Amino acid sequence: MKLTKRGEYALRTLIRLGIAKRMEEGVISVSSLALQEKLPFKFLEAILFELRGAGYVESVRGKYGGTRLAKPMDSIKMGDVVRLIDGKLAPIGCASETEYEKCTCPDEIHCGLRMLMIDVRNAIANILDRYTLKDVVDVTLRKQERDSAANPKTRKKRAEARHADPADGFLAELLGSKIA
Amino acid sequence: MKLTKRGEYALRTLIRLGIAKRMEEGVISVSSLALQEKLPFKFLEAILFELRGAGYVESVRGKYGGTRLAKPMDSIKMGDVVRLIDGKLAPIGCASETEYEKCTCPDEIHCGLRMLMIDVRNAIANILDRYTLKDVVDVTLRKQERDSAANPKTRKKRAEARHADPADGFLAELLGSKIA
DNA sequence: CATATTCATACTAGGCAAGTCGGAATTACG
DNA sequence: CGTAATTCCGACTTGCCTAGTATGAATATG
Repeated sequence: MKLTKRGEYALRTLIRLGIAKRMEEGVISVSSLALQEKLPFKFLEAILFELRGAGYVESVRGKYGGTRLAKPMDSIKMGDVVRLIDGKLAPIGCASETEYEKCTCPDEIHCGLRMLMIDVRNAIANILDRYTLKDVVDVTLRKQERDSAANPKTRKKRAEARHADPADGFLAELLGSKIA
Repeated sequence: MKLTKRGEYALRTLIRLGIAKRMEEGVISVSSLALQEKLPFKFLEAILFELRGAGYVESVRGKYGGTRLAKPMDSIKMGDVVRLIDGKLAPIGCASETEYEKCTCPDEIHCGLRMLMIDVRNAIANILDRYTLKDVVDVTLRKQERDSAANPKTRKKRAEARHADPADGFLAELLGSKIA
């Protein structure tokens, strides 16, 4: 169930470029991006090349050149980026909506594994296809601001017992604010 | 976001063994399992070896030997089997609850990608760690029975337009019955 | 022209997925 | 006992994919 490094770097970079757009930073060179995000320069260059081919980013060549987002952030669905770089969201082919492939099992319609994986696929898609780069950038900036504003003493972490606490997730930050 | 063939085969085989237990079929040989599930014999043998090592199945050696489940089905969480064979559920290490690893990003706490992936991870775990082999076997058998009982003419599929329709999933079958 | 940058392709090292092979050990049956 | 069926178990193969690197051309600034 994993995202490749290529996919991870692509998404991190798009988020970074989204923040840049908010800040009106203009284009950013590959070397700056690589440095800031601590990514291998040449590898990132190749990834940006691919993102450019797909129309997500555009670049300015020559000295003082660089890369920026090429489309409105709310038109970039996270799921589509993952599909571009890493392929289908579904754990197995026979549970994929966009890249279905028949599996070897004797009766696909009554295959328990397929039924289960259809739900897993939809659980993933319900997040990645629902939210856009805009949502992620908004939430990222909001969390950054809130945490830098708060008194560092009062927001002491509870020992960071969990690593995947839903309270630390995207949805908590997104929906938490809608309630408030 | 994919499950390996090894993982797929392991789960399919466990489901098959779960059905066998329900039917009181006793042990099943690797060759039978391979034939029925259309899996490569030697590969399946290796997978069963691993499942046995982890205590999920037990085997009877010699002629007329074979494999059966070694534990109660409701004690076998689907997520744990996936973890055994394929590793963590989370798409990236920094969003894993069980196999966390630090990532290279400058500020993990405020990393938008990590926030998002925490939710993806939890969406997956909410299914795979909630439901057990028992649930999957129950649902599989129920769907099989219902579809073989129904009049084949009335349950004509609507052209199978989608491949990951939630209505064809595990949860629909499971929860659909609870309502009825 | 020097320098900074993207564009584009080709290449590589290593790992891992998906299997296969071969034989030893175990058990049932005649 | 001998043979057939079966699991056990490590070693091996094959090929693709991941995660990069290398090299140089093209482009723009000053």
